[in-house]
This record gives sequence, structure tokens and C-alpha cells, in this order.
Amino acid sequence: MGQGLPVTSYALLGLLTFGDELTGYELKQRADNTLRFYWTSPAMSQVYSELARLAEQELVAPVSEDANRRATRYRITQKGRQELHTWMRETPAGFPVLKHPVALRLLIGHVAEPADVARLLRDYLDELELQRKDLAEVRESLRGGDAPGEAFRYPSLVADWGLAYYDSEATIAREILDRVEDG
Amino acid sequence: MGQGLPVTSYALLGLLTFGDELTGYELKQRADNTLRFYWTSPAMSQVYSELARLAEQELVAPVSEDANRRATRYRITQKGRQELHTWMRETPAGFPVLKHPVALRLLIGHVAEPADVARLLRDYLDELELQRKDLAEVRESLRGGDAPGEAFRYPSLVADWGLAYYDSEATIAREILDRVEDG
DNA sequence: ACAGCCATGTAACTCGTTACATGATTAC
DNA sequence: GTAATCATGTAACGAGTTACATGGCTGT
Repeated sequence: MGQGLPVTSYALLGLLTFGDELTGYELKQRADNTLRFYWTSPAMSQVYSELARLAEQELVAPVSEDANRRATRYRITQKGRQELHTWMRETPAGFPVLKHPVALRLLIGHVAEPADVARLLRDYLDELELQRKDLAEVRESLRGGDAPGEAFRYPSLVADWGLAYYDSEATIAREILDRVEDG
Repeated sequence: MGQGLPVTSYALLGLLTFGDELTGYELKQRADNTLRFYWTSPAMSQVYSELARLAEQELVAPVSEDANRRATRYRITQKGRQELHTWMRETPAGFPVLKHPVALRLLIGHVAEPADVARLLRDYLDELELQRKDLAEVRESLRGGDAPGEAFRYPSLVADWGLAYYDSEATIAREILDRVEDG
């Protein structure tokens, strides 16, 4: 049956397992609050084409197009839940892929001025702080439903993971910056 | 002129700035030892097509095809160096993109059995150790040329960054695993 | 002789993006 | 009335992958 979907499809499908029904537009917003930090938030246009594909395979279903309402809401189907469950159980997760333009540029730092390398790292530190703030807000919004057994338990764990990651990145980048400025 | 190349092109071009001339095959090996950890190591076929494009724009040049030798070596041109330098100085690096299948699956951990979530994290910890070992070997191979001002200075900094990142990931994943097993 | 590595490339394909087009509803 | 937000899609394109095809050279 629906074998071999791209991971992003499962990701979007997974965002529909939190008990509500979403329009493509809303799904994109949820992706921006979650997937963005550990995966990628697909473009609007892709959200719609993924929803079309998932609907075709009956993993999601459009919910009664509320008469006068122009927006189509989608819910995950039983088949969709099963598919997700099988995917989680039977396919290996694989190792993260990191596309780190700052590390990449540092690798060839010798072709730039030392001042430019330092600026690269400082800019990164600034941006890290902004991203951390965004994620911290998301994490705060999950408070209340994050106890063991509750709905936002896992999203909260992931958010904490992300925050710890940003903190670690900042620490490392600061240390590298020190070493660059020494040399 | 050669404006607007994908970052991967600059990455490969950058690997040719370490004073030697490489065949496509060797370039791929170098990518496997460097880019793999912070970017992506392109497929063999892409290495060749990128080299063709870089050659077309005269950012690299095939070095005299050594008579009886069947392999084509490439060196970076002066124009190539200039292009890289400008790229480093004038285009913003952008924020890293992380595709983290473990975090993604944890996000929707409620659709799986708790035991499967725990296994997910344990497998990740195992794989982290292997990757760390690979990177540690690479880092060791740079010893000797990693003092300030020397050829492998920056590659060594990046390798240290990577090692610290792996260590941090392991620490966080272990803590999340604890919390998952508690709940 | 045979395996394994070195070496180069083409073809088909998928994922995902940007640009574009359209229009309804809501808030001021 | 007009700007922002909600809402949905199409078309063209680019980056990057896998599968395939080919063949020389090296060590045993």
C-alpha cells in the first residue's frame, strides 16, 4: 500500500495526530512551530500537494467542507494512524543530516580575512540567540500539557532537546571564536 | 559572471584550496572526510557534474592530463580563489538546517509504544558513538598541521566543533532517554 | 583469473523551492 | 475602502539521488 513516502509526508501526517483537524494553512503554521526546528517546514505549496497525496492514499480525509466555509480541513484516518505506527516501529530513523554553513565556511577560513571569520561566528551567535528565543516561546506554550501521559509530553521533550542544542552550539561557537581571535 | 552557484559548489571548490590537485574520485574522498560531517558529501555523479560546471566557469582547471594517465586532475584557478573570497566576504552564511529524524520521531512519540521510543534513542546513541569515532580519526590525522597559521588550522577547529557537538548530543539524548523511561 | 579499487560519466527521477495567480474574509 | 490575513493551488525549475554503463589498473 502506501509504502515509501518521503519522511516529510510522515512528518505532516504526524502533526495531525494531536487530536484536531487542520486546514493546509494551519498545518503550515504548526509545522513552523515544530518541524522548523528539527526538520524543515515545507513551503505552503508543498503542504497542499502533500495533503493531496496523503488524501489519495486515504491516510488523511477532508472533513465535511462545512457548507459555506471555503477552507478544507483534514483529519488523519485510522489507516493513517496505522501507517504512522508501522513506520515508527519498522523503519530505522537514520542519522541526522546537518547543513551547517557556518562550519562549512570555517573549514575554509584560510581563504578569508581573520576579521571575516570572526564576524561569521559573531553573526551566528546573534542568530542563535534569536532562534533560541523563538523556540523558548514555543516551549512555554506547551506548559500545562507536558506531564507524563499528557498530550504535549513528547513535543515538550523535543523542545527541551532543541533548547539544549542551541545552548551547546552557543558555548562551542564562543570557544571557537576565542581560538580564532587568539591565533 | 559565476554568480549564484549552489553552496555545495563552493564547498567543493573550497576543498581544492589546500594546495593540491585532485581527481573527481579523490575530491569525493576528501568530501567524505570533511563535508560529510557538517554539510553533505555529494554523490560521485554530482562531484563530476559540479567539476564540469566549475570548469566551464573557469573556477577550476583540468591540469595537463598527464599523457598516459587516464585520470583528470583539477586545480583551483586564480579566478576561483577570488570567487570564493568574495563569496565568503559578501554573502551571509545563513542558519544551519538540521534534518533530525530522531527528534522528529520523538515529537510524535505518542503514536508508538514507549519501548519503541526508548529503542529509537538507544540506537541513536550507538550511532552517535560510531560517527564520533570516525570524526575523531579524521581529527587525529590533522595533528601536526593545526597550529595557528598552519594549513589544517581551520579544518581542525571544525573537527573540534563536530566532536563537541556529538558529545553534547549524546548527553542530551541520554537525558531525554531517562525522562522517557521515567514517564 | 579474479577481486577490488580507481575513474568517469549518462539518464531518469524525486523532493522541494520560488514565482505566479486567484480570491474570500476580517480589522481598521 | 484598503490592508492584512486566510486559503488554495499551478508551473517552472534546480539540487541532488539512485541506477546503470563502461573500462583500466593493481594485487594475489
